Amino acid sequence: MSDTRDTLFRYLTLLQLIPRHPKKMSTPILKEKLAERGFNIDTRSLQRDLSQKLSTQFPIGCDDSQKPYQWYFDRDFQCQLPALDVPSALTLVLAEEYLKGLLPPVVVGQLSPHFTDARRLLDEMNSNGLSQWARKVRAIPNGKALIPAALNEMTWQIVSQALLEQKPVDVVYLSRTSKTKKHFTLHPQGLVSRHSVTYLLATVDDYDDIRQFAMHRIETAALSKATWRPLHGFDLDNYIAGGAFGYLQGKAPVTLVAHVAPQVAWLLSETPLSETQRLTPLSDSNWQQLEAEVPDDQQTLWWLMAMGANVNVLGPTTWRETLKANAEQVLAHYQSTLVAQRTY
Amino acid sequence: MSDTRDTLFRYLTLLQLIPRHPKKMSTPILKEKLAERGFNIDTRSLQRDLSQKLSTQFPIGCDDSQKPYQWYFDRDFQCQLPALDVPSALTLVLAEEYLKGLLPPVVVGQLSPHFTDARRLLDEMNSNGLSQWARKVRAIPNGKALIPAALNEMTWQIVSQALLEQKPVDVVYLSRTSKTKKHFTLHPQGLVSRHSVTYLLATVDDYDDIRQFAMHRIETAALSKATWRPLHGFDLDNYIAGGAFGYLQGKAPVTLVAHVAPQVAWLLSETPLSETQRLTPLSDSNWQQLEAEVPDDQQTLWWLMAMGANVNVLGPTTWRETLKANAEQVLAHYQSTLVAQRTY
DNA sequence: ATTTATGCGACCTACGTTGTCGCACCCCTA
DNA sequence: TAGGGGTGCGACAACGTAGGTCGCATAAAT
Repeated sequence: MSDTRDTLFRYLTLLQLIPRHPKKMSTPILKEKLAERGFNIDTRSLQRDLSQKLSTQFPIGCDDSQKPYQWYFDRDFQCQLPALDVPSALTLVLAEEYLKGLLPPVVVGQLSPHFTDARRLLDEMNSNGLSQWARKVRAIPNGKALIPAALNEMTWQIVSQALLEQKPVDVVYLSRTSKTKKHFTLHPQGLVSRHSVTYLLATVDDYDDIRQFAMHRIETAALSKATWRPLHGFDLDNYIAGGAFGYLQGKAPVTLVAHVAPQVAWLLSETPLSETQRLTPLSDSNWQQLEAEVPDDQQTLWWLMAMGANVNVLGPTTWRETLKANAEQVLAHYQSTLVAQRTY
Repeated sequence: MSDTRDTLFRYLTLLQLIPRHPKKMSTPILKEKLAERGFNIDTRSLQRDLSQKLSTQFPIGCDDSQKPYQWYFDRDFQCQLPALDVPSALTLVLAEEYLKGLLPPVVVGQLSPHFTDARRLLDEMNSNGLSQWARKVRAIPNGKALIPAALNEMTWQIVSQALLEQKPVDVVYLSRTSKTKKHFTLHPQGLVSRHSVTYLLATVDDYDDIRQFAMHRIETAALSKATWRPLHGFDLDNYIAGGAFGYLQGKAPVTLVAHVAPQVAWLLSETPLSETQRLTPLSDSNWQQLEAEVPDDQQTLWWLMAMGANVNVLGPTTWRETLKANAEQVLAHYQSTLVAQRTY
């Protein structure tokens, strides 16, 4: 098949087979993979391609300490086809700013070649006036940015691989409660990134119940030799909606009715709470009446709490009562600890 | 220079010059750019490269309705060197889930080839059992996800280009207050993405003061013929810290002292408020004492408000008073509108 | 010590690459 | 309507190179 198809295309395929630095691939394996894709060439040709053509034109390294030479791309090299354009590069910079506060450094680090690529492009554009662009773009995250939990690079790579390839992993897990290290064989069923903590959902050993494992508390991970035990009938969305992450969520959306202060109304007119939101001016002030179909979840409630005195929730009644009760408790706090207050 | 350097490399360079679909590039321009990079080849060779070699092997299109043919890559084509690996692909999927709630669809759309590339890779991996992975990964955003304001694709492209290349733009802007369309010539100085709204910071016409323009209210944008008027001494970070986006921020960080409920303590032990955070158990309950250096900004205050009765702020005193005052106002709301409540 | 696997220099041939030329076409202008 | 510049494209010949084959060197494994 594919005859003596274009060399260019073979080179491209070859380049795509060579992994990025921490990994590497030996010449015979490359030859094999190339053959799989229809390029049946002599070993000698492959050797020539690698050592004479590609490695002179690309940042490709070779580990020649052992005999089947191992080839790899430089860690930070990145090349796109088609090349990045300016708007995309700018988007990447914005994306990075947001993601830095949302995902563990190691995970964002997986994408760092892309980000550096974008920055390099922007740098080259404004070579006059050293990297002006860096001072021109900012992302202000929505909520308070907590510091993402640090996690191990190997852990991320192995666990993500295991999750997708449906393989069990042996882990050493630092239990939060007992502070002891435990060995488990996990059968990964899902991955949830909540706020800045990433959780692996998995069954343990021979049990059938799903448990959560914070990725950053996995000390070591390795693909297991145990056989994969599939778990039927598990649905991630149901699991989350069931409140597994502290976000108990009613099935049905509710209709939020509230009076909102002008500045909140302004915010909501820009970024609605939901598709169905309605804002109508109130006659007796410059507050507005808000009506919107919103999910019945903790997030929305927190958002309302954060707005504080700038919203006055009229319905649903349960929310109103929750907010009222909360305010009472807060007041109670601040009255009972009047003495303590003085010390600060 | 570079003699009759490798053809392969010339092909690669050529491929990088060809833009993605909405844009296109004509043969003579390609020849020129190629020459800039040291590839002095005959026009004929370039034509052959394009029409016989590249366009048969790559998803490259050609607009031959006019005579200088225009070449472009298919809109959704994406090729990475080195190729995406599994962990990176998974990271991209997570990143997309987060960004969808943070950036306007059009902006995220700029990166969609990357995301589809990642999904394609994952799809191919688990060809058995149709795209299992899609049901295995979720991102739960930090705060309440407001719906990002929609904005025009052309606007994003032109404005981002103008910002980086320091060129003015002519815009038709739909003013929020007056609901009338106005024509401005803007001199872009910065771009801020706050929550889900993206603002362009620019000086207008001949004035020297910075104003904010919500990107989604820019109806049309075009590079202007006016001459660029630089604005000296503008610092984006100072501007933001000055409270321009409702986040008034004290220069110095403050020391937050609070008692926090067990579930909050748990959250903070996973994702600290700051590098310096300290959590110490309280003797008389299972609450804990929190001490942390945090920025003196609105975000942190909102976060504290969202925690409601689960935190008891002891210091700084100003925050404590603010929270107390807020709770009192909320209560006042809910007592004064008791009648209204009944109607829901 | 022998075997096997790999890298590499050398050689040769077929084929791919590329400059040149000529022709056709389209658009613009005189 | 004629002419000229810009562009695409087929054909051809000369050159260069890609790639198979062979032989040898090296290193690890048996």
